[in-house]
Amino acid sequence: MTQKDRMTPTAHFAEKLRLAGLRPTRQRVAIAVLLLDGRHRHVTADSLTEEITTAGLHVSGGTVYNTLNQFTEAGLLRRVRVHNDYSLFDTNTDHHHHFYEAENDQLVDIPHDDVILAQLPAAPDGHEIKAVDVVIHIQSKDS
Amino acid sequence: MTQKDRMTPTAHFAEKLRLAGLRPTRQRVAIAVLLLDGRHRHVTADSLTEEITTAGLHVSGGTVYNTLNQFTEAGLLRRVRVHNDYSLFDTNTDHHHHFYEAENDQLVDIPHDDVILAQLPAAPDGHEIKAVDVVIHIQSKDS
DNA sequence: TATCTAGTTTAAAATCATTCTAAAGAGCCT
DNA sequence: AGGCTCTTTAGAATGATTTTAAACTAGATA
Repeated sequence: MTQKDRMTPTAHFAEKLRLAGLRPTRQRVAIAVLLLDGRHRHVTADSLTEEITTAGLHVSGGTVYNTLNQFTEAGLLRRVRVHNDYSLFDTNTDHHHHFYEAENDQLVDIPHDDVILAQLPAAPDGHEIKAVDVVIHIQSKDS
Repeated sequence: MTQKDRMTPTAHFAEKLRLAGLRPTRQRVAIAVLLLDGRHRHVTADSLTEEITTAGLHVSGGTVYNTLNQFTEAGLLRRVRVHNDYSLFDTNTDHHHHFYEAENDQLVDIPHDDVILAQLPAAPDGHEIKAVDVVIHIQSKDS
């Protein structure tokens, strides 16, 4: 039996936040419980706020934005860039890519091995590669 | 000597717009002269407005946005998605990819052949691939 | 346990890119 | 020239996100 097994869910997420350098406040833990449970999904500030409300909780708008940014900064979430209408956050921080269908604003994960980048350019002088994002824009065949 | 050679620059761009299905208004031609001259660069609504002003012209803000959207729709420009602060437009509509340095908000073209996608996933049922965007996020080594 | 302090949260205002509006203007066909 | 439709315009509206300044709290210390 590991330490983790003995912890309450809340304590587990509080610990996770502490390890990420974030003070485990009531609001951050509540959001961690919702987003960092291992399920892979995509959320927006808006959809997350809805979830929080549905859970019978309340977190102010500013804090939802701050928390999403802090989690992303800490590597607990990943920001996906597909348009500039609003930000999307991916709970899957593993290296993977996306399909994006603009018509329905649908974002779909692409399994890791389904994209093979056989060759990448060297980063410009004095720079290093931080991440490689592949977005495959798709549309329904009859549109 | 081709027809194109005999045309004034303005007439040349007016023709280009007509072929793209856009009525060649004074504003659209002015913007085409600035953006569609074959030079490869990245502009924003803001930087374009500045260029227009520098050229001693005036085009209203709404029209700058409309024109950038229409040119993109018509395939004369390409929208590049790297963040969600504001839209970037690429005057190079050929298939190519980008380096993006967040720190200085710098976008740099990657030569066509420097990225090799050896394998792509099939589009989800009933869908087809419209475009593949590869963005390589970079940062300076000492940051 | 009471106290302290830096870090957080809050509601509301501010910001800012982009879109919308309704009226005035301009291609372009006849 | 006349007329019809598409465009442009300035300004208002929108909407996601950030900022503000005051109230609050986690966690360390006494």
